[in-house]
Amino acid sequence: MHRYRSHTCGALRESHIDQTVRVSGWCHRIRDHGGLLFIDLRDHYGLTQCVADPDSPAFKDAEKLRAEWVVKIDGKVRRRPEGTDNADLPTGQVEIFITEIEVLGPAGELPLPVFGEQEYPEDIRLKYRFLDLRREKLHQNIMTRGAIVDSMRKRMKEQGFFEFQTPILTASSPEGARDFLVPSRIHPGRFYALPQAPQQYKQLLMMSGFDRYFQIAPCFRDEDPRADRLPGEFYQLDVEMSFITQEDVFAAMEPVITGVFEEFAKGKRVNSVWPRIPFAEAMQKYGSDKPDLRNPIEMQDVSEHFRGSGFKVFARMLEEPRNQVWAIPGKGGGSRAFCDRMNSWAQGEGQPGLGYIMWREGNEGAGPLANNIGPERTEAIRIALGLGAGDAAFFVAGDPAKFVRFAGLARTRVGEELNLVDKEQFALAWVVDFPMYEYNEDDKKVDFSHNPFSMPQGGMEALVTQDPLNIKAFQYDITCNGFEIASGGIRNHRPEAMVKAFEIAGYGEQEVVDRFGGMYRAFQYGAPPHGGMAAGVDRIVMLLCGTNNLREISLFPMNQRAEDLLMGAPSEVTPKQLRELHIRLNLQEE
RNA sequence: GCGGGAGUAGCUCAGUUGGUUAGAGCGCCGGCCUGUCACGCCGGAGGUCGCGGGUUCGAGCCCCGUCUCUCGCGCCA
Repeated sequence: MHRYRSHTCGALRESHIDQTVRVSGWCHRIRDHGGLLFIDLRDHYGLTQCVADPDSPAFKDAEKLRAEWVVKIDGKVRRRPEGTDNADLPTGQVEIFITEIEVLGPAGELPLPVFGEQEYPEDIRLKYRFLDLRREKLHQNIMTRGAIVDSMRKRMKEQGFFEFQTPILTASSPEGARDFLVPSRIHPGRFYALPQAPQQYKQLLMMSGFDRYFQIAPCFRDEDPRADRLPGEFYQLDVEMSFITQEDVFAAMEPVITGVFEEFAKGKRVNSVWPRIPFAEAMQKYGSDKPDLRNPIEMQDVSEHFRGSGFKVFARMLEEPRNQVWAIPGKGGGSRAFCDRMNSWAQGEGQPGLGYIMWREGNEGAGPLANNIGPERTEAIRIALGLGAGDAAFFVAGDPAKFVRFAGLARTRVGEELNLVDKEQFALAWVVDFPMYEYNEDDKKVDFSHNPFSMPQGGMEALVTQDPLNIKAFQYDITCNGFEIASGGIRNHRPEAMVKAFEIAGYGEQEVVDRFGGMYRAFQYGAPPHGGMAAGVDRIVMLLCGTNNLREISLFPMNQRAEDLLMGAPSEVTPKQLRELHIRLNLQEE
């Protein structure tokens, strides 16, 4: 017999009855009836009920056990008495009659119960992550995560991609996110940086002729987190291909992502035909560059219906040419109570309010706006939005650049409140044609709006002849249920175009050489046209696990202040370590 | 860096208008219990009400500050 177990806690069935077995695991739940004692013994594989009564030589030992003690149990498998089967357990037809118990690892009183589905404070969960990870939901999520990554690898390889490992210690670049720095011992005063993404490496691999690259790549960014953005580090399914157009990237990646979603969707629908939504259209219709397409609401510019109307607030605003009025149609929202609720929600969001029109029986418009603009305009709006009796529309007015964010929130809110969002699906889509540049109001200059390595649509000619703010890039995202789950582009592989692109954003050629020297050099010696994308592994797992927080799918996440409460990172280091790294601390006094 | 929410027993929470000795469930300790699977019953221990200051005859509750957790904004080209 093996030292610790002959079977796992998920293995025993009726066919094992009368066998002498040995199992090891955690005491999940103990039910002590005095003359009869049950232990639900748990391991990674399942739960097995073990029983002792005073006839068992181990009865006295069994009475001493507590929750989460690790024990080895010897015993005999027997059928459960008539009527006491547990249909919820695969092992529920049998139990082990205990003959011997060995305590392998006792446990103190638990700061975090393993049993049950209750929610617990984040700091305790992180400090005692090993207990949290024993809990069923989180344990399952972690296993799902592994299976999803396996599936991604398999599907990428089937598409002819090969996995490469790029360096973790690399060079810092001042643009983009804040870098994590690693001081050099050999070179005083110099630092490595952890990669924000293997962007330059994967492009260099294309110039090295490897043709189809992928990697489940760790990425590091020293930026403050969000619920859908982990602090510090995260994983990407990083992809790059040579001799391709945007269409080829789409054709390669759609089946991979769709396939992964279908495999793990647990019955939710997944669309295999992906809409392609231009960035500008996404902003106008959905108020977001990562629209949740489960929500059927599409906003419309209804400025014409308010221009010169009796609703002076909007009419006056529209005298400024860049201002617009957008409508958010709300099917079934035509009640005073709902419209008032939306209005006070908007005020809570810092807005002056949220104008609305309701349509009553006979498609008669109601509410202050309707009264002010009159029946003809009200009817025109109703027809434009395709609404009818019992529906409502909400209106946002001003400079779209300023209100678009709020309009998107309001669209989401209306959809959620009116139950228009179909939760039983994953709605995947491409968002395409991102602008190459945007105007930075603070610095009064033109910035890259996304990836500076993207190919501008129209190439060098567009860079030279067009207003930079009108140039679109071969730059695209994948959106799913309101999350950006991937981002990519066709790269700018011509050195002169790259220099020009950076020049527009205010960088001289020497700066480009200094900061992206390796890539700039590679561009001089035969660079193939190439492009790719990177998908957020963590976000995809999060969606497929049905949670909305990345900590629920991560083994040992850091807290919001980027601390690992279990390992105690970041930590102070010894003076000797600092000396070797030529570092002297200069901390602010308390 | 800024804003919202939270912080009361080991854990989850309640705590009225500022007023007696701050409560419940789970867990823990002790007792009873031979078919439970959230076992049941009886009893017990367990509190710096995050911390500091203030107002008040009196503060878990009101005010100021501060810390922690979290959500969001900034940030993430």
